[in-house]
Amino acid sequence: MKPRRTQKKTDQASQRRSPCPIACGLDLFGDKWTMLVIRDLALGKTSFKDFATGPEHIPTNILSDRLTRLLDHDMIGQAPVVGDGRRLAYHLTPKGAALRPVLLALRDWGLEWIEGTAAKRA
Amino acid sequence: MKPRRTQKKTDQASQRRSPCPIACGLDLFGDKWTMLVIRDLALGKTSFKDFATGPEHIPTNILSDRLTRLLDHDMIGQAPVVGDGRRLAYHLTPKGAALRPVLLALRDWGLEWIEGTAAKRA
DNA sequence: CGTAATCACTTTCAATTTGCAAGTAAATTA
DNA sequence: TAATTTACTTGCAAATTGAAAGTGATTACG
Repeated sequence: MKPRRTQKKTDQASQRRSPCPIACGLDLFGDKWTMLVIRDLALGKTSFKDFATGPEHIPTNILSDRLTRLLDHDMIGQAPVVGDGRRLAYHLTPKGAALRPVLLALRDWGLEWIEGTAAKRA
Repeated sequence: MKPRRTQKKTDQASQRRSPCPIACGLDLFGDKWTMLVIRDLALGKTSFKDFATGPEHIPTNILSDRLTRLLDHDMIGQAPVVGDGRRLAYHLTPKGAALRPVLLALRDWGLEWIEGTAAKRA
C-alpha cells in the first residue's frame, strides 16, 4: 500500500530523538560542515564551486550530501543562473535565512573565546 | 625534546580548518551531542547519569568523550559533590556559559521552524 | 558481614560516516 | 575540436558512532 503524503510528517516526528527544538535542529545541521554552507550562503556565495573552494576545503561528496539535505528540508533553494544555464545558484529560503541569529551567536562566541579567530564583516 | 607549553596554542591554531570563528566553534561542538550536554548543564543537570538518562539517550561512551573534550577546552568544570564523594558535579565555566545565546538562538529557530517541538521554559 | 545497587565510566565491535582522490557528464571557451 | 569549467558521483581506507556488556569504586540493605 502506498503511504499517504500526510504520514510523512508523523514519520519524521516519530523518529526524532526528542521533542527538544535544539535536538531536532542538531539532527539537521549538527555536524562540522552544514553551518559553514549556511554561513557561505549568508555571505553571498551561491555556487557549488564557491562552497567547495572555501578556506575549509569541504570534500565535494560531503558538500553534495549537505546541499541535498538542506534542499530536502527547505532550508535552501536552487535555480539555474539566468544567462548561464550550466551554473546553479543556491539561495537561503526563509527557513534557512532564519538561522542568521544562530550564525551571529556562533560568530560572537568564537571571536570572544577562541584566540586568533577573525570574521569578515558584521 | 619536551615541547614547550607556549607551543600548544600555536599547534592548535595551526591545525584549524580556517580562522573563521564559526568553523573553529564547530570543531569543538559541531556534532549531534555536545550542545545537548551544554543545554542540560544550562538547565541545571550536573551528573553523568543526569545526562545519560535524558530523553535523547546519548550513548555513555560518547558522553564520556564529549565531557572530556569540554573539560579539555575549559568549557565545563568538574568537582566532587560535597557530602557524597562518589558523585561528580559538572558545571559550565564562563566560556561554556557564554554559549547561552547560541542555545537560545537554536531553541528559537527550532520552535519556529520544526513542527512539534517544545521547550521547557524561557 | 555479605549482597545488591548506584555511579561513572571503559571496552568491544559492527555499522555508519568521513574525506581523499579519481572519475563522469554536460556545457562553454579557445 | 580540444581544453576547460561546473557540478557532481564513485571507490575505498580510515575514523567515528552507538548498542551492549563489563569494570571498579563506593554506598545501602538485610
